Amino acid sequence: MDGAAIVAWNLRRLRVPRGLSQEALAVDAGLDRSYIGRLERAVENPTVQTLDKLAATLSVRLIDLVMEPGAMRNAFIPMLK
Amino acid sequence: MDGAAIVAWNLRRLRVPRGLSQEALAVDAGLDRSYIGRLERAVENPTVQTLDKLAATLSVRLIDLVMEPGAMRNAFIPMLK
DNA sequence: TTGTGACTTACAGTCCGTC
DNA sequence: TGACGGACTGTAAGTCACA
Repeated sequence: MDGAAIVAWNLRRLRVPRGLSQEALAVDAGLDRSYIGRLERAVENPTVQTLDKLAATLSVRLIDLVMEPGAMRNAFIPMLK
Repeated sequence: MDGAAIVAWNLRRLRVPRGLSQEALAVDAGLDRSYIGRLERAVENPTVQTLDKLAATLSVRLIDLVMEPGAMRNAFIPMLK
C-alpha cells in the first residue's frame, strides 16, 4: 500500500462521517472538486502542503492522513489506558 | 509548523543517527543530494511519493516522517512499558 | 560534506465539462 | 453526489556547477 492509497483511505475515513461532500471539502480547503475525487481514488500524488490544507480543514493532524489502516490498533487512546 | 518543516525535522532526526550523509541517503533513495539538502532545510514541498521513497530507505513508516517534535512523548516504545 | 542558484522536464492542481 | 476526461498553468522533480 503506497502513500497515495493511504491518503485516499484516510480522506474517505475522515470526510464521510463529517457529512461533507467532496465539493464541500474542496471549497473549505481551497482545492478543486475534481482533484479531491482523484485523491480519494488514489490517482493523484499530493504534496505535503496539500495534505496540510486538508488536515487543517478536517481538524486533524498531518499524521492522521498518513496513518495506515490497522494502525488504529496501536493508537494511543488515554481513556483506554 | 507546516508540513515541510515537520518533514525536514524528521529527516534530520532519522538520517544523522544512522551515520548517513545527505549524499548516501540520496543515492539509496534514488534522489539527488542537493534535493535532500533542500528538503532538510524545508525549502521544498515534497509529494507523498517522495516521502515513500525516503521512508523505505530509512526503514520507517510514512507517519514517522510527518510526526511532530514532541509527539515522541506519546510514542509507543515497548522497552519502556 | 553541505548550501545554493540556474535550469529543464514532469506532473500537481485548476477549470471547464459530461455521464 | 461522485466518477471521469481534456486542456491548461504553476510548481515539484531532477540535474549540474560552484562555493
